[in-house]
Order: sequence, then structure tokens, then C-alpha cells
Amino acid sequence: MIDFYVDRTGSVPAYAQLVQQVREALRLGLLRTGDKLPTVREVVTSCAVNAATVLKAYRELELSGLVEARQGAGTYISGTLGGSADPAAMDRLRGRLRTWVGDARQAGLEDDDMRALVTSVLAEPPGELSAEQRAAQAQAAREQQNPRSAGPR
Amino acid sequence: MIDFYVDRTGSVPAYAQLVQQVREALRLGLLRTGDKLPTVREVVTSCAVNAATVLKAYRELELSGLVEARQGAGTYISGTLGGSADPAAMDRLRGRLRTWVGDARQAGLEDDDMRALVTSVLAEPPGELSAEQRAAQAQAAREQQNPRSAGPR
DNA sequence: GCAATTGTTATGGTTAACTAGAACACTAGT
DNA sequence: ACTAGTGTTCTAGTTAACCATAACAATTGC
Repeated sequence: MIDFYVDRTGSVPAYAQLVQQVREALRLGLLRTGDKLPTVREVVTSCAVNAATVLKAYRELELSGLVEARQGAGTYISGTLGGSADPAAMDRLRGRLRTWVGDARQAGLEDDDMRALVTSVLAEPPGELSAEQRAAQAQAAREQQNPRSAGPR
Repeated sequence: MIDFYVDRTGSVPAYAQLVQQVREALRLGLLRTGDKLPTVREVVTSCAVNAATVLKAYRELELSGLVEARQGAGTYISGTLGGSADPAAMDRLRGRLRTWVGDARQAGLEDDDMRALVTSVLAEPPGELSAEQRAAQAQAAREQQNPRSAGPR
């Protein structure tokens, strides 16, 4: 059971935070089709928000086909998000990212610095790879297909 | 000269978008002390927002010590953000991240999937559970929630 | 059938973000 | 001194998010 966390100090609407947490959990595989979301009243008491706010979040999720609400029963996951990726590949990517984050922290970068870097790289137009980057990418792809035969790091 | 971009379709306040763009440019080294920001009226015409909105953004930046506004002259960068990291190290980290993003794309991940992964890794305290352990925990929680049925209906 | 639980709707009020238009105050260049 | 460009303030209005309360509707479990 996902448990929500709402931060009212910022300017991010509470309902948007709830929606985003469900979407993120779906992307990470922490929620699957059939899983039950907390009831509206549970979220109301645990997050100190209004029922209409929770309902707005759940309704937005339902409109995008991610959940299904049934009166008297509850709200259940009914869709997927991106999760078409192989869990094992996902896990390898997470491990490499964890290493990268560790190195970045050691270089003095704060979390926000890393987030800015990610935003910047994701915004770069794809397909402008240098030969060096292409080689590195090919090597990494080989390692991902055959994780046992670890090549030069 | 930075040029702002404001998206009014979402629920993110316009002034917050301006602030965030300046902070991000500072973190990436795209803006330095002494650089001039666009004038209030320039932003008003280029982004179709109100002068009060731009002023609110610039004021917030000034309160956090990042910029300095001088009447009749303009608004200038007067502070730094995190960017204490060595530019060369920054470049290396960017290159590695670019490779990682390429591999993630090849594995079928969308940009939002990667963002969720980054958020998740940044949120885990040093020495956190591995992805497999987290998945196992999520599965156990699901089974405890729905002991006999596999889903709704 | 009945009671408890759940999602849903309705009404009204509060607050903050944003917009609009105008005017003011300071500075730099001529 | 003058003009133009700059940041700044003011008043007023619109919109959206959120809260509070209550009632309604459908399902579940006994």
C-alpha cells in the first residue's frame, strides 16, 4: 500500500503531488494492476487534506486510465506506465545511476545540481553523439546484454 | 543573455518557472556573476506575462541573494549556486550521464521513467535497499493486502 | 435485509496566483 | 537639463486551489 506524503509549504498543488506519487510508483514498479490505493478518507486523515482534493487527484488518474474507482469497494490500479522495460535492465540502470550519484556527490554536487544536469541532458537533442560517445554506448550495450562478462570499466 | 520560456498550460506558477530557470542556469554555469538578466519589460513582451509576475520572480531571486536589481540599470547576477564544482569534473559527469541516458533510452525507458529513477535514487539514504529487495517488499505488502484474490472484480 | 465502508456530489467560503492598467522613482546617455 | 530606459509601487479584478460540512449512492460482508 502506497502511503502518500503531501508538502503544503511549496506552491505545488496537493492533488498534483498525489497524482505524481502514483505515477512515479507505477513507473518504478512499486504499484501494479490490481493494487488498491488508500481510501479517500484514509488520505484525508493521513495527509490532512480535504476529500475534494483527494477526489480530484483520483479522478485525474482515472481519466488518464491509470486507476479504476468503484463505489463501496475502493480505488484500484488498472493501467501501466512505461513499465514495459525489463526489470533486470531497470535494476542495472539503477545500479549505474547510483554509482554516478555517488561520484557526483563526491565531486561536491548537490542534489539540485544533479537534477539540473539531468534536465539539461534530457533536453539535448538525441542523435548528436560523438564517435567517442558512440563507442562508449556500444560497449555499455554489450555489457547490458551480457552482464556476466564485465568488460573494462 | 538567458531567454526565458513560460508554459502556462500546467499548474506551475509563471514566476516560479522564471526563478527555476535562473537557478538552473546558475547551477550549469550558463550564468555568472555580473551577467545581465532581461529587463522586466523584455520578459513581459517575450513571455506574455505581467510585469508584476516578472517582478515577483526577480524579487524572490534578490531575496535569496542571487541577483541584484538596480533601478535604471537592470538586474544582474550577484551570487552563485552550488557551482563550486570543478568544471572539468562537471563535464565528465555530464558525459557519463549522457551515456547512461542513451542506454536507458535503448532499454525502452521514457524521459519520465528516468526522472522517476533519479528521484528515487536521490531519495534513498546511503546504504539503502537494492531494487530487488524493494520489489520483494512491495510484493509482500501486496499479498498481505489481498491475501486470496489476485485483483479487483 | 441491514449496517458499515467506500466513492461521489453539492454548497459556500478563504486564500493565493495571476492579470490589467497606470503611475512613480531612479539611472545613464546625450 | 533633458530624454529614454529601467525597476518599482499601486489599485482592482479574475481565476484556481483548497477547505469545511453535509448529504447522497453503490458495494461489501454479515
